[in-house]
Amino acid sequence: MATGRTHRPATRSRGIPEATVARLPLYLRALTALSERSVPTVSSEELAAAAGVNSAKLRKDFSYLGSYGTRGVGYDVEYLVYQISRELGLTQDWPVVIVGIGNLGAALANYGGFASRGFRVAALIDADPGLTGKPVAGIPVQHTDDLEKIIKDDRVSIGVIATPAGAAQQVCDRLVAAGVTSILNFAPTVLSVPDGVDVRKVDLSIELQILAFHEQRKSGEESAAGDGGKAAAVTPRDDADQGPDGDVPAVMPA
Amino acid sequence: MATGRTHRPATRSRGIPEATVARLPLYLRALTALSERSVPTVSSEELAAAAGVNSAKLRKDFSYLGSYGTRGVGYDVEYLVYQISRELGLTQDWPVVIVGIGNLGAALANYGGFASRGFRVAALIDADPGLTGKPVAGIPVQHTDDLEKIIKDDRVSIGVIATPAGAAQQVCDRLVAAGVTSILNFAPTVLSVPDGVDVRKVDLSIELQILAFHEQRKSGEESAAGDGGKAAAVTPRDDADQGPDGDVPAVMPA
DNA sequence: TTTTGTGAAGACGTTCACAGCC
DNA sequence: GGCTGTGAACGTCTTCACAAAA
Repeated sequence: MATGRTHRPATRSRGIPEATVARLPLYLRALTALSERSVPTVSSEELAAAAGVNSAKLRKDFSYLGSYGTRGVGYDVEYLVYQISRELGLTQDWPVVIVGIGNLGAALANYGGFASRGFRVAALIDADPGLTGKPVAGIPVQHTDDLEKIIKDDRVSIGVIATPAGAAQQVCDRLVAAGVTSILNFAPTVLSVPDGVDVRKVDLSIELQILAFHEQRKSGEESAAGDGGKAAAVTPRDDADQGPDGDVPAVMPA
Repeated sequence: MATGRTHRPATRSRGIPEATVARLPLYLRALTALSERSVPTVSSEELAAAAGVNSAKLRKDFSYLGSYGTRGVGYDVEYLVYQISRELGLTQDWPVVIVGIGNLGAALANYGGFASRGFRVAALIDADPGLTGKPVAGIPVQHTDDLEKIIKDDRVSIGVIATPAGAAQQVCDRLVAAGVTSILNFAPTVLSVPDGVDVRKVDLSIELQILAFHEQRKSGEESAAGDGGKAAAVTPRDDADQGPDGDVPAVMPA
């Protein structure tokens, strides 16, 4: 998503579809689990089940990376782990800063999935002087005043914003000015960024609203108000991959 | 996810495309902000800018809901807020339980976007007896042993899983058995659920990995081992509005 | 045989561009 | 004139189904 590719060079471009990129982490996680159990090879069917997708999709996805499987056998687990990691850029170290160390920021700092995937929490930053110096997940929180210096000294290119909505755009602007080119935004705001900067947003309230929409159609296909009839069975959107989308609402007028 | 489902497009008559449903919360948030500023009407162009999408998409989205605009004028803000809220099912109260009260669970419990949108935190549940009774966000944490009773007594249909990965499937099974039919999963696991149960997943580490992928192609490109060279220029991005494209992100306060 | 890799078909989503109404 | 609502064009993603390889 965020990155929209401009045109499609089509010929000989190594472009991997965005939908495929979004699933690679899923495959990687399933493969890592197999690797830990020392499973040597896996078929598209098995791996697809573990990742929660269907096998045709998985094979098509892998076909964009190259031909890493063996017909009649399946895929070599270790080899695939390496290839996907490389494709995602996880074979290198990515220093990340987390700005806004409230409950969410602390949860992110403590999240093990980061470190294990090539991400390194380079710094925790918060505007509250009372937090400065206090360790969270073993890392001392630094004050916002030092944001630019931290980004530059550590050559941080990925920033996570976990501040309240009101501070998000300002923090974003400072991160970008200091050199950050990828942002993961947890604040309920649409961020403006210059071209070349990637933003992904995670919004929990939006996810809940989407669930509510489907939940609403489950109970009672009748009743309800408004529109004409809309008979429809349960809408199964079970798809494994989540797709975050959306934003968060603010207040609701009664 | 989980099991490869039968794909039932369902949606025959009045079905709203999933992509549209995922954007409705975005529009709602932008509209709510306008409503608070007492703006009476808004054009598709203005609203689209506020929501971070383009106007053609917004108009098409609204066309699935009905014809709520006025040509030459725009949309009535209050009326649209109501229509979208109704469509999303936010005009009713949705009790929600959060299972797993670590930093993340606490962050969710404290999240204001919940209550303000028709969602009510009916209970906080954790397996740690040490937490039982302790208030988080003003709500006393209850023990996992009482999960079934809580779900049934409060007629909870939406559950949020914020436990470690290892406990997620088990918690999921219990929630479903007790009557929950929509689950928001924060644990890095693929959940198996029976038909009719909806699962959405939010995975922090996956979002970062996707960013890393794009970040990797920004900084010069050097051939890696393997295939022929694949020099590629920096991808300039198209859309003016920062828009995540496949997914939409959004929110959360610290 | 088993299972991959992939053209081709189809479903879905986005954008265009303009007719229609204010 | 301004702006919505929408058919049609276009692009992307998913699924099918089978030839090719081990």
